[in-house]
Amino acid sequence: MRVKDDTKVNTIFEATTKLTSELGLSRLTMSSIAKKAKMACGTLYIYFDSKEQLLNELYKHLLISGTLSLLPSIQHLPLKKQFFVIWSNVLKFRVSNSCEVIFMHQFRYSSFVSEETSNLDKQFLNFIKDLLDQGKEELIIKNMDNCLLVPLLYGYANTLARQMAIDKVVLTDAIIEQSFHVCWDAIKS
Amino acid sequence: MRVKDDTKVNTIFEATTKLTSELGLSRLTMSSIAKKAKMACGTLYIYFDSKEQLLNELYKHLLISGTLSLLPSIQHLPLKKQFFVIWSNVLKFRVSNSCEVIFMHQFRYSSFVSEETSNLDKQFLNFIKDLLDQGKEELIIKNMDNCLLVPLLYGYANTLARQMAIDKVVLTDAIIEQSFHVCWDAIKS
Amino acid sequence: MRVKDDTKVNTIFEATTKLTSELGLSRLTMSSIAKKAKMACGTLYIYFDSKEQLLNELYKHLLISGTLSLLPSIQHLPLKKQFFVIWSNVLKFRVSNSCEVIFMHQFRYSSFVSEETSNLDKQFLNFIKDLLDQGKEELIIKNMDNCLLVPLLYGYANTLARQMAIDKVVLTDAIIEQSFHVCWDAIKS
Amino acid sequence: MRVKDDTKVNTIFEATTKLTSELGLSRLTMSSIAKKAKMACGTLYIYFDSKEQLLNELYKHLLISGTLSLLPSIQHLPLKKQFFVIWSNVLKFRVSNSCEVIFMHQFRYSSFVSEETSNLDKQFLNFIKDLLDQGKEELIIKNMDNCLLVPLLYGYANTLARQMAIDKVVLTDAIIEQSFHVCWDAIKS
DNA sequence: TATGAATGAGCCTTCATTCAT
DNA sequence: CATGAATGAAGGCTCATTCAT
Repeated sequence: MRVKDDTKVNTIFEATTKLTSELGLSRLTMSSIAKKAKMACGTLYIYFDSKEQLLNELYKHLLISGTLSLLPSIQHLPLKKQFFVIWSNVLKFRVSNSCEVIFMHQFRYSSFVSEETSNLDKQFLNFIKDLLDQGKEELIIKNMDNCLLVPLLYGYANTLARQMAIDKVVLTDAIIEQSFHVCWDAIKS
Repeated sequence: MRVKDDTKVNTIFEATTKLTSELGLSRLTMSSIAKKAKMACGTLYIYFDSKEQLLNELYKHLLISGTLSLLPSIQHLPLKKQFFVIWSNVLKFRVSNSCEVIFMHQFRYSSFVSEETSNLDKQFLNFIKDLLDQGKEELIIKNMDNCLLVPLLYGYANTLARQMAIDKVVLTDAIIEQSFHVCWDAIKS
Repeated sequence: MRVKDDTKVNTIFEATTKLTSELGLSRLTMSSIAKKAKMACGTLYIYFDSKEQLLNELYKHLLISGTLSLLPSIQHLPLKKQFFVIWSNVLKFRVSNSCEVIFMHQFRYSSFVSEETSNLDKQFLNFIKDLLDQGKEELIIKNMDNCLLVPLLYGYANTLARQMAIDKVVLTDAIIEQSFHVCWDAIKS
Repeated sequence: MRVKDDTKVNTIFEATTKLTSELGLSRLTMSSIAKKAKMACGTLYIYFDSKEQLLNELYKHLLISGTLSLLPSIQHLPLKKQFFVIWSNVLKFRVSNSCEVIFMHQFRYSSFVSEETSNLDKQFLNFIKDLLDQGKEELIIKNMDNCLLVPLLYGYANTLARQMAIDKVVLTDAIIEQSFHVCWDAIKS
């Protein structure tokens, strides 16, 4: 991906997420993206090597801007607070970016996912794992294998956000708090 | 006259699940299924009208045999016990049928899902919702909107089972109990 | 074509003409014929070697029973009378056998027509040509190359009959006489 | 950028008519057209939405250029003269475009004909009907239902042209005049 | 850099024919 | 004779990618 024109890349990204949420990943074609982005089919190949790369770049972009970017700034907070901030941010981002969430959801289990993207996904999971390990030491979190705890957080967040995107639910503080309450009860010691 | 062979549908189903878990749904072609099932391409169309129908029938078959079929038999049990039996069975089925789980996971969010299949999915969800409502009346379950509780159970089960399928984890009673414990803490009042 | 069961051959012929007039020759499949004739697909191949042969046999059967069979008996009549009888019979047969006419029409210009069938068609044309030649000698018919006269008779009969089959016109004596009048004026000296 | 080539449609049309006259409509495949036209299979779909559309467009093109286009310019001529001009032009066009005539003939009774094409066909027939009606008022044409007169003109023209195409007859003025003479005698009062 | 016409491998599906029963 | 499940070659069409302009 050449960084020749950032606006164009964004236009392509927006067209891709919108189309995916409208038609589904399986009906997403390069020419439909080009059409939606009001450019020629070949132009896409100036910015991306292939369809696979385009989708992976988009996923990475969304993962970083929607999740990973907010992790570093909260490491000084107490553990439960950290979880709450992450939970709250993840939920807020996802609900206010429903097209993006639908894209991420469809992409995550597709055959397009590259090794590299898969690793990026794990970065976030590792951050969560570290947090959980820390919580176990502080005797706050259930002393249980992470592979039993992580799927709960991950699966709940994804499923909840996706459902809310589909149902077009407006995210209130009450929903954030209640859902976090459920989460926390699940993992707390 | 060659008798219409009932095993053939099963052969097709097995070939389909195996191929999906090997290559992914997007690379699953009718001719690859035929090849894997050691029959001609056209034979598939004797048993199914289309690729879409084949996949939907397979999904329905797996959903019923893996989940729905055990629901009626447990309605006399106390609530928590019912949840445990369902949880335990869902997990057991999924872990011992990893190809099937991967297929179900990929299919569920694909563009192949028919209206009818979607409704069958909702049947199971409704059963869970009824159970939750009953629990709320008994003051055992958190008095919270079902749309906050269901995604937890649904998302956790799917994500956990998928992860275990990928990691080829052997399901022990300890894992079943621990994961159920997590679940129950999440939803209990 | 084995002559094992004449009833069956007729059943097959009827199914074929009906289906062709309902769906068109291009949608006529061997299995649809079998289904309509209430027999198995393979049974058709006991009576006919191939689809091509079936259709050619049917065409020949219709051509003979509807046209050629009545030619020999009228050779003693005066020329104009002969033309009238042929015209009248051709028209009557075709109008009261609209499915058959539609089949013949679609088949005649299809790629199924065999050499042999094509020759049979010419037999009828030759009979007409002989009649025309005779008429020219008697100075009754225009002294003109047959290749200019025959297409008129042939084209008019086919087109008229086909149109009447489509419009479901009831054939009256008046129509027979009027159309013959048109024909005769065209070719008479 | 490669400019969308207007000749390409003509190349496709020529390939299609040639192939149809060589192999018949039923053996006409999109890939055979592409091969004959020396382009890729997919290119056909840049210019036409489907095989059906391609064939209908070609038929319409031939009908308009070969028949309909000359109708408006002759309305000031006396009736018999109009008939002669039409007859003469139709014949000339058809004889010098034998592949096209064979295509039109095969296409006209195929299952590809769209509603729209069918209507275009009727336009020409209506023009002829109007001419006949006018002739009846002038007492020049037989006072007879059009559905008896039109099939003669239509059937004769098609059958004659097709036969001449097959026999590769060279069209002389004598043939035009003689065949018109036959026609006129048929319909004149 | 930008365009979009052109490419062609590959997909789903059909259907004439065969063959085991 | 009769059956109809099984076959597999081919057809229409799609779409990621290339390339001439």
